[in-house]
Amino acid sequence: MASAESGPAWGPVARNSTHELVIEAIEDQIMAGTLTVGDPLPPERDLAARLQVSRAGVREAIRVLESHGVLRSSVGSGRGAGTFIASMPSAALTRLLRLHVELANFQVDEVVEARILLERSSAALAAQRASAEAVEAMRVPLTLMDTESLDRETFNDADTDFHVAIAQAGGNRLFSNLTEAIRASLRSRHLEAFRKVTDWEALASVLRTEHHGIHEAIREGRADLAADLVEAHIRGAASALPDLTEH
Amino acid sequence: MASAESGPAWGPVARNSTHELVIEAIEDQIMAGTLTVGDPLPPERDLAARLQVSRAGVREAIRVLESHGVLRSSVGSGRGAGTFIASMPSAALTRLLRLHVELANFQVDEVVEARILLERSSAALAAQRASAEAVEAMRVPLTLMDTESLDRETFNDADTDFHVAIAQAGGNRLFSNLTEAIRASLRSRHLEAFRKVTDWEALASVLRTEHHGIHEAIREGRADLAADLVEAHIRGAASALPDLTEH
DNA sequence: TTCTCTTAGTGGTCAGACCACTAAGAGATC
DNA sequence: GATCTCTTAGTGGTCTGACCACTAAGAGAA
Repeated sequence: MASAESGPAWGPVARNSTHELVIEAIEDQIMAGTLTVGDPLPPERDLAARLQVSRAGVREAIRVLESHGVLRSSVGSGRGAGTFIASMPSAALTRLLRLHVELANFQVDEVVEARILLERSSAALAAQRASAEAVEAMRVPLTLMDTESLDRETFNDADTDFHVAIAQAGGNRLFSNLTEAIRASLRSRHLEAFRKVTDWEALASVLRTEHHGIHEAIREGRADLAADLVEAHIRGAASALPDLTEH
Repeated sequence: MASAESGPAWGPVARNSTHELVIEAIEDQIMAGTLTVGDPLPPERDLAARLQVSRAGVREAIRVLESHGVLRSSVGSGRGAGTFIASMPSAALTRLLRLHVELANFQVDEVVEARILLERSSAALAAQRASAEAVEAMRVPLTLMDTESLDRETFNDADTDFHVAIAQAGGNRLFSNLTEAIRASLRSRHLEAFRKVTDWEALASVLRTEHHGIHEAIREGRADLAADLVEAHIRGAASALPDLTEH
């Protein structure tokens, strides 16, 4: 970033390919505020003509931005047809994390530590400012998990829903989106680890109790307690599932 | 996620387009461990033929994964030519954050809060386990910022380098990549806010002092102090730059 | 007024061509 | 035999033009 050298200072000349130029053109409009959420892009053919590139180049750019949750395309004609500025960061974050966890770029431990940071804060925030509806929303997955002899996959997904509900109650959308992405990116590992547990009912019982404790702390507005309980819960689960780091 | 309804249970049938099928095919290989970092993909034409799709569809998929930092393509022939599995999450994270901050999907405050969480932990980790070289690496941007009458852009970039160096010293790659992405995604806002500051030298002086304090705490292994100093530093800077949330 | 059907416009997909670049290998030269 | 030069094959990069599938608007009939 910072260059302290003296001399010619040959700045890197952005050697961009066609589709990157198109991406830049679209990003520039977004950065300038000319395009905001919901606005339509010109039809692919028009955009290609205006930018003097082929339609294929435009499509590659659209695909990239689409995968980042920034664009949304629909076929057809009239009202809802065409490509629009969207904002769905969650799926993009999930794919990014999942792939890079798999490529061992991020260790599972590292991701779990990030999860603890985020969910501690979210729990504390939720305790401070969660609305009654938000607290009620947490109760749905909570009671689902109380179901007798629930299969492990459904339990895991309800578990995820509970933690995501807390993050959403906290109000910080970056926190909640990251929380969701982390859970989703570790889902297959979680399921596998759950499957390998011998005394499942014992583990489920512990998790249930801890969940109710967290919920109660949030309901009563005890921020520090909620944060500590969440951390203990995550660390406990991680150590009860040693297979988490394998695959 | 969790569905408690009974009845037909119409599972969502992944209605995928061609390029998504190709993405899945590649992702599956990665998830299965058949493809790991450094491995080559078949040539685009071969892959298209094997998957029974057009080359355009394959290219769109490659472009998406490339933008996620998972693939890397080079033209030519022989050794280094072709498309390879890579792992460069940083640029992808940055683009993702930058765009979604711009689209007001994430508020600047929310991002700053995330930054505080991450950098608190990184500073504490760095204080506990940073190597001598890592501590030395922080010193480079630190001394650069001590330069008299440094222009604000260079100062900002050195500032970024310093904080990223701390995050890297902490050892958690998810933390450091997120830290880098957050700084990069807010860069233009930072520069604009810096430009609007009237008494620049006064602000720079405060930042310099705080940076040295943080560096010293890390060097001396005082984890809690380092974390607190970092948080105070970020909050102080944010309140000294009220224009940060505008654009 | 209501319904039905055509039609234009959109993204989705494909086939085929050519270009730019790179490294390996054939060949010439010393 | 060693070295250099040039051809060549294989790769991604780009473009063109075509056709398909789908949708809503609009023309036309009832």
